[in-house]
Amino acid sequence: MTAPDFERIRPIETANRGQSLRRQIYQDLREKLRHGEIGVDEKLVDVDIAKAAGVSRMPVREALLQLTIEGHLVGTTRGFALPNLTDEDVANIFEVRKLLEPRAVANATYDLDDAGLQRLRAAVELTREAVAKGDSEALSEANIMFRETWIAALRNRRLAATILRFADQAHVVRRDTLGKPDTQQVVLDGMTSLLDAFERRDAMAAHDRMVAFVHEAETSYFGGHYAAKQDKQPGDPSDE
Amino acid sequence: MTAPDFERIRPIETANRGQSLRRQIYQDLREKLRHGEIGVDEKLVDVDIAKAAGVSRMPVREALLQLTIEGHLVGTTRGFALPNLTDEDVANIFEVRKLLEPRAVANATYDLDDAGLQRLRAAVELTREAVAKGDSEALSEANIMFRETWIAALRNRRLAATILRFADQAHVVRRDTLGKPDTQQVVLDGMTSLLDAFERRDAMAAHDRMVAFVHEAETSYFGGHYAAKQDKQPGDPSDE
DNA sequence: TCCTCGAAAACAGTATACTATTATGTGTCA
DNA sequence: TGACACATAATAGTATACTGTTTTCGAGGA
Repeated sequence: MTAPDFERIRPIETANRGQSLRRQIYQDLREKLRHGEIGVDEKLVDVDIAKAAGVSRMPVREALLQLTIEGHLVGTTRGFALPNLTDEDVANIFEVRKLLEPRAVANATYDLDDAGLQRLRAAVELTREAVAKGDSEALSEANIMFRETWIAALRNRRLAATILRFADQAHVVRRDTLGKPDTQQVVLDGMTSLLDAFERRDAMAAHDRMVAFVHEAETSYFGGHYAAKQDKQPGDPSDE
Repeated sequence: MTAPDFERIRPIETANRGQSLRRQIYQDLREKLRHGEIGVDEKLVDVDIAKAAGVSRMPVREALLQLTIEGHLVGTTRGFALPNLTDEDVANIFEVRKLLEPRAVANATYDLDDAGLQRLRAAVELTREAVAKGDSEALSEANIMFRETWIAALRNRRLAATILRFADQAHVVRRDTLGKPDTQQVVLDGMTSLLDAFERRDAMAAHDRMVAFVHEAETSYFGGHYAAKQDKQPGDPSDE
């Protein structure tokens, strides 16, 4: 186990905007998870995070529990950590994404406003630059920016929250696939064609291109990937 | 506000099977919610439930938070309560259900074993009797039994958990629709045709019949239902 | 009667302290 | 050297106590 990097947990400023400590800790950790700042061999312990943030255990514990309920962490007897997803887990996540994201992106072509469209263009531009440089870090960031933008536009907030949950759970997929140059080009092409559909507000085109996009991500992941199966994780607590 | 009926919160037996108190409280409340035993005007307060169960506030509080994160409750400044779903909320829930359930039930035709099939038959039989007597209470129970059975069979546990979450959130739908005799017959017909698809292990038939089934539930709800829109609820905490 | 203000109650949120469990290391014996 | 028992530490889980905020309710005045 790598020692957690407490430097990265920022202390809670006293002049918080009325938000609960739990929520602040939650959002901080959620952001770190989304950007891959938590290593797979890192363990998250409430007392350590609490000390770094200058608060007590309880709000931290509740934030960690929330992340566990949402599937972003698993709780063990010795701290919380990233789930060790088996191939079956990843396949299950992809199955749900394939059901939700095509329809959602089609809806988003109606729901997105001009500012959002502008952000999508910027994200694609950043992606183009990242691919040109082979910078998988920047590619990942641009990828997240693109996804967050169209999902944020969705009027159906339940659908949006569910998609974000599942898409972020597949962090191993991003880590394992965004490094390869050929995959990078596929990602760029996919985002470009999605942007085109958004520009034309063509819902069905967006739908079909998202079907292809998610499918390519899945085959890319399972393509050169025949690692030994890990042991099954303890189940999601919400799954009684 | 109706005074909560503490009689219904059963004390935690000392010889529990190693499960955490949080989980026991959670499952108890989850079951009550699923079977409609919590009234819309009832407020759930941690100290009260804790006193009834003979435990401290914390495990109860964490169970209530989990139910809130999952969308089954909303937290207010004065206790937790059922969410007051607007028509838009219900429409959003139906949109997600329409995306997930047809595919899921198709998968279930493969995943279900003989014992499960037997339970489906029993549920349909109970439904038939309930409709004959016009007993909407028994109809609701049979309905839940049917749904729980095929969902429990799903190999994709993430998909199963997500469907259960959304289906159970629509408790207002059940309450508002299962009373009408014509709706009761529609429910019975839908379950019968789904059972038929399961008997023949016909995945596509199950898919198409679930499409029709969910669609009928939606139109039935919005049919005679033009109540005034309620105020918007505070958002789901998981929705940053 | 109705409105305003203030006090008190009810509740969520947070802090601290205690307990139970489990992994880990350490020593002893075969 | 290896296996097994035992002690120790690390950490989740639970209990209790404190704090801050919002609602409720009642008193006093217009």
